[in-house]
Amino acid sequence: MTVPHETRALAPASMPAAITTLRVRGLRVSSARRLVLEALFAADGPVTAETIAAGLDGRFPSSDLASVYRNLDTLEQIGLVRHFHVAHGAGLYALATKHQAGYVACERCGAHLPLDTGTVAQVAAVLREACGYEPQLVHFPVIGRCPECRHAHS
Amino acid sequence: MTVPHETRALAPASMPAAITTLRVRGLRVSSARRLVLEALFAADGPVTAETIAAGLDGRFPSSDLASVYRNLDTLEQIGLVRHFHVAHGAGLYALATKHQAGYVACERCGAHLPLDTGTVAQVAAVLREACGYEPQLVHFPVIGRCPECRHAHS
DNA sequence: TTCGATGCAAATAGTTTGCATTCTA
DNA sequence: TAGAATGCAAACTATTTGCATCGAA
Repeated sequence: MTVPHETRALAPASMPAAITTLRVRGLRVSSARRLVLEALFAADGPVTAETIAAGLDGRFPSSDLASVYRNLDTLEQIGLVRHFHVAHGAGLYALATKHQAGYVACERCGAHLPLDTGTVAQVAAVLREACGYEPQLVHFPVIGRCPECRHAHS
Repeated sequence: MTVPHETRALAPASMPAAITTLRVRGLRVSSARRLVLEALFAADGPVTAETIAAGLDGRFPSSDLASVYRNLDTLEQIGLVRHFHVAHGAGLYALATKHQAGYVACERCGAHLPLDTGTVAQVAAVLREACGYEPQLVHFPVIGRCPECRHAHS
């Protein structure tokens, strides 16, 4: 399957808006696709593909994990979805919003926090000056310890 | 197996020094263990467990991958080794040195660069102020784009 | 002569892919 | 009705674990 390239990060305000985006891109609105979107709208934070496939813990009918992955990938390509990784765990998926400039995640408890544009810009500036690297904190969060886990051993 | 806990990041200057560290910790100096250390000393940068098991591309006799993982883990526990991850790829292992305060890694080409203490402290300060998180850049580098890959599409 | 360490095989988690079938446009 | 998308199974990568055997101290 080939998907028209992402032009910018969209912020799907509602289910109908997301559906429209699909149509505009020439993608079909299948029930599996719709289910993934609904789960993401219903979720209260980033979730794993597995959780979506399980119907968001039973709140939706469960669906095929492989299809969920395929759909998340498609939705990410057209800018409706973002995903990131916390340490060694499974990828976490969420609807793309324009507030997300990046994330920090706790390697111990998995807690993740969005970073505002200013913070991300500051980090980027430090690293650009130090080594010329351009961090991608939206996709690969800074992993560390959250305030609660900070002094925990292991 | 239980290993005495790491006290600080050591910088094994030489193979004999590393061997001594093993002995001091009450760990045995087996041939498999020695081979892992030799490969790390011979490598010109961080390498995967697979590469070590393959004898560093034939420069050493190949060995069992599971044992390599076990030994790398043991060596990391006593502070002789560090490992980190670049995006989705395999873990990269290297001898611990006191210069390593953190890493940046390129998600596209895999290039990784050590960060000096000052840079890491600056990043940590920005994040601590923004959200209270304490980044662990030694173990989980900041992922981004290196200067060469920066303007590449995909 | 112990018990730590090995080597092999099998299990695991997360994700991707092949392919025949189904369903949207 | 064409071809996009699905669902199932199988493959895949990185890593861990069980267990009988081996070998360093």
